[in-house]
Amino acid sequence: MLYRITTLDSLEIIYMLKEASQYDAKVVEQNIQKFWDEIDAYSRVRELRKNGKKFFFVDGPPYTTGRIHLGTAWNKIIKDSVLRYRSMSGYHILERAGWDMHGLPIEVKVEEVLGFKSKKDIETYGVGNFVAKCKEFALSHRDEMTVQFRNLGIWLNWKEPYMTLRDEYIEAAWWTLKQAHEKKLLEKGLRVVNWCPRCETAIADSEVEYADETDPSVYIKFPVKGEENTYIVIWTTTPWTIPANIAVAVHPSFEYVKVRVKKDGKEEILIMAEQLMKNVLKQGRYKDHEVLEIMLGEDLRIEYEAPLGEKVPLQKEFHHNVYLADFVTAENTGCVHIAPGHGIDDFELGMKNKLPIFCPVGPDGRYTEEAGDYKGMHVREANKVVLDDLTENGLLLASGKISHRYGHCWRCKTSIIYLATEQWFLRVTDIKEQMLSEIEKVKWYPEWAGSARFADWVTGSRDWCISRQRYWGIPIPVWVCGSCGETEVMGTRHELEKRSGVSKLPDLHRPNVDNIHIKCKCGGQMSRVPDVFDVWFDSAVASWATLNFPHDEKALKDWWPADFITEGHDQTRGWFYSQLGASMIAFGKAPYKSVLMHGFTLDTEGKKMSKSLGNVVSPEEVIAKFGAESLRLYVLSQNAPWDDLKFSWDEVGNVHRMLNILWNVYRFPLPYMVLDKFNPLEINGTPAALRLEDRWLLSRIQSLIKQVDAAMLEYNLHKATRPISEFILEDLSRWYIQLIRPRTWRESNDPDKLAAYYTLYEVLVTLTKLIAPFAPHISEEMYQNLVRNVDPEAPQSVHMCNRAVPREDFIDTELEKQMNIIREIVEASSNARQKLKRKLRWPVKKIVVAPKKEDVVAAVRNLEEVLKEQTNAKEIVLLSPGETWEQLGVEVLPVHATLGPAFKKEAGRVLAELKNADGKAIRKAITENGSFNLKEWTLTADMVTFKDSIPQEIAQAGFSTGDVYVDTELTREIECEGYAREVIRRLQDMRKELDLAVEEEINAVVEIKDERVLELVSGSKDFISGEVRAKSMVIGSGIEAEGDLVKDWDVEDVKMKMGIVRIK
RNA sequence: GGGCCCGUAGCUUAGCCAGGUGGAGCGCUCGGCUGAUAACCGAGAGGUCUUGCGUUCAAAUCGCAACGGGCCCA
Repeated sequence: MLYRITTLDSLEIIYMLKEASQYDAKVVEQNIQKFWDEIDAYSRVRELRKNGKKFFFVDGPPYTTGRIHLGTAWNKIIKDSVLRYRSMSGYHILERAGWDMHGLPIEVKVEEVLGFKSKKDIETYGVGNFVAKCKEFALSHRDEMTVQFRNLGIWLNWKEPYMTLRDEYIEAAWWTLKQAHEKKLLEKGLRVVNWCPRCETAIADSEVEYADETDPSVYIKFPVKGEENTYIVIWTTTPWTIPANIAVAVHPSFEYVKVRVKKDGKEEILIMAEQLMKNVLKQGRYKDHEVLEIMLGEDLRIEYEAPLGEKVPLQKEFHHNVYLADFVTAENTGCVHIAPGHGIDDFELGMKNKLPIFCPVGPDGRYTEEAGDYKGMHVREANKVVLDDLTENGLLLASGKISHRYGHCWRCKTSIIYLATEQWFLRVTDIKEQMLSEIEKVKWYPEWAGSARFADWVTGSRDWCISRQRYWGIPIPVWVCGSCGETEVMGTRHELEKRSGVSKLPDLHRPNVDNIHIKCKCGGQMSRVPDVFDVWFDSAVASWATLNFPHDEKALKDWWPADFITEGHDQTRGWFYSQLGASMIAFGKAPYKSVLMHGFTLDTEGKKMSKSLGNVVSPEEVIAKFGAESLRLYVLSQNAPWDDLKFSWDEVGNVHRMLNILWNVYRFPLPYMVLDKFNPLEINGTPAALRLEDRWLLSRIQSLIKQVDAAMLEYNLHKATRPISEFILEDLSRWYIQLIRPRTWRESNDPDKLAAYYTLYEVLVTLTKLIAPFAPHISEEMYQNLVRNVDPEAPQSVHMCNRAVPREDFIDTELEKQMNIIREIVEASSNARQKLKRKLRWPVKKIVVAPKKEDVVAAVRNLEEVLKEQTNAKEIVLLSPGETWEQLGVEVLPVHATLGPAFKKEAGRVLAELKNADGKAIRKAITENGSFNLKEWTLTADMVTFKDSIPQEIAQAGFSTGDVYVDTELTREIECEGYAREVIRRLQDMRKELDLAVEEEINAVVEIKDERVLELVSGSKDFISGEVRAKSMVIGSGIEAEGDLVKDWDVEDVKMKMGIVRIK
């Protein structure tokens, strides 16, 4: 990596700058990553800061599914940049890469590989074998993903990551559950849960994925008891739940009607919400109707018969009544079918009114014995059968289809059902208030992520169902006594071994812990609850599991809680929440002090990237095309972190272009510096010969450092990185490099040139440190050459350096302002030149600056040389603010509306005279007296307006605080120089074509037929020879141009022929 | 249906918190430069600031509503 040259005679290592080739991101990145590995840069950087202030970061663990996507890349890039910045700021950082490795997603993948269809297949295969496969899958995918992250230049502790499948990690989860048990926040209970009938397990709210689905939309009549032909009408999309119907809910303050209707000659009385009657009658195709009675929901006392009592005998034992509920909405019929075993609201209504929680469906999605005739049928097939049965009973009022959002299992995509089952819960609702007050103590970026979004989610959260009836997960460490029902929670492996007498467990997964029994106080035998944890509980304990708590209590004391975490906004309901919940249970406080919530990556249209839409862009594709550095800076600078990022190849390309320019800026001075054997170590202090433009650049970068620091304080990564790009493009490349070109091209080693070297060197080195957190590769590459190649004592890596700190002695805000004005004037003058098509290569006689403000005067005075050079002007004329340039004429414009009425018939003559009048004199008179005399007439101020008239050879352009006039009049001197520069430009072009080195000399012949131009050019022979390094030069008309390269040129319609010869 | 966020030139965006003549980059058109050169620079065209209503002397900016997009929830 180091550019060291070993000289043969001395065998000494000579440290010196080396030239650089063109920017190839892939080469740079691969070399740098290899270099880091070789010197173990990551570990050494952490070691270097071990006495610094502690900064604890917890990596939100990605799920080990195999490939990372753009969003995961963005997430890790933010983390890496923040941590690198903190590290360079002196912080002692603790962070371990994390991996989320348990749970259904992996089980489902492994089931796919093994061709399994149900839990029975797994049981037959053997739980132990299955778990081993899952483990293998998780570990191999972790390895693949690690490589992908490292290719992005992400520095996390990859050697000692925290993994949820490790025993230490499992113990952290166990310990946490024990806390919940001791604080009476763990409970077992009957609850309606989201259930996946394929995976045969409860799934968390957060595991439910909503997607459009077409379902039946049916209106059903429930026969009212004791009233002939009278029915209460309900609506449902899940006919399969009708066999479990227990009640109907109505809204207490809605009005309900009893209405007599007729269809096919038959009369019926229907009950429904008044405002929805029209809809229901239309659905049922009833023609006539007669409202018999209107009453409030709260007055509706009705008992009805089970609609499928014949098929489900158990139903005959229940009473079916109408109950009041606020959740009833004015949609469909206003009467809601209630099956407490199959709906969340239903369940709660059932509990409140002590209704039976009737759930005749088993874990496999098939009806149980309780469902009578339906026993054994899968609910998926039941909809049609139930509807047929209802039709037969004459209870189906209408039947159609509806497309709506419905929940699906997030992994296998099966439609979920709701089942009342026995599950284990964390009573999060009991500690909700404390959670909300903890949220306020956390610093959120942006602020609304906590105060609005997260607080809102926590407010609406329910108790957390943590049990899953699966295999690959952390076993729930709860043992229940078969005799007395007592429960005990094992907090550690040691505790389990001690209580059970079993030792040397191979690991803490199923099935190893399944058949361990514990003796109960009552003498009975305790067995483990067969469930595993919801996988969200795994990552919930990450902040202390990563510290090896409960085994390492000191680490917890030293580091916990986390100083910072950052994840996408989907984690509001996920990791932000699960961590807070678990931490409140375990320690009574939030596990993090600050949270940066970032956005999602979307496609160019602003749509989600998904495989089915085919719009997915992978990080690898981007790296292949532009390199990791471009991707890094793109995601950091494109958006505010919390906004969603619409991916755009063009914009990544722009970032790459910026990096290429940075590289060219870095590369540009190297050949000169190498040639001059420039050694920055030999410069002590600041050179006295600094020009104003040098001081300006040195000041600019200090201001830039301040800007970056201010932005990073608030994790505004976009506001940190954008000014850096702007500095590189505007200040460095487009301005400073252009300013110093003539100086670097100078032969001698004069102080003026050294000052430019010094400035550029100082700024580039500072810049490498400034951009290192965001662009770790290119900065390292530049650093290795600029610093390490000249100073073996310097830190070995740029990432071992201290953060760039602004040097107050370099700051000169006044100069920065003045330079901005000069740049504006230069721009205006090139604008003006363009109007008269005068190339920049041709000097102009003079440039007149007409300022509107005093500070322009100061700027022009101070930076006149810069202005002169950049505008290629022989002279700068500076006027006072408000002064009009005397060479401007004044044109008098008559105001017809006032002249006409004032002079009537004579107006025509007045106008004619005005045309020939002396504008300047008239304006002077008007300004001084308010009127003037023209022949026999007196004209007043309202009769004329004035306009500056610009002479033909003058070009004008404005800037924000003034005007610029460019005098393009050609003189002999200017033509001489103009043509000379045309010739130089073409000879340089030919040198380039011959691929000559900078210092190589040539002989040149220039043939010009035009006598006048020949004479002009001949006068500049010495000047031309010097510029193109010609040892001999012949300029003439009757000569033959010859050499290694001969070319014909057309210079402003003048034919020239040039030949050059390389001098060996 | 609810919560939060976003909507500015063909594209990507700054400005919004703290109201006062909307700035960039890309692309396009025209021009310039030429020892950073498979680069670079300038100019021009391009805007109902999603829409509507309101507050105000004044609204891209503040408020309300609608529409479109995202995340989360029902």
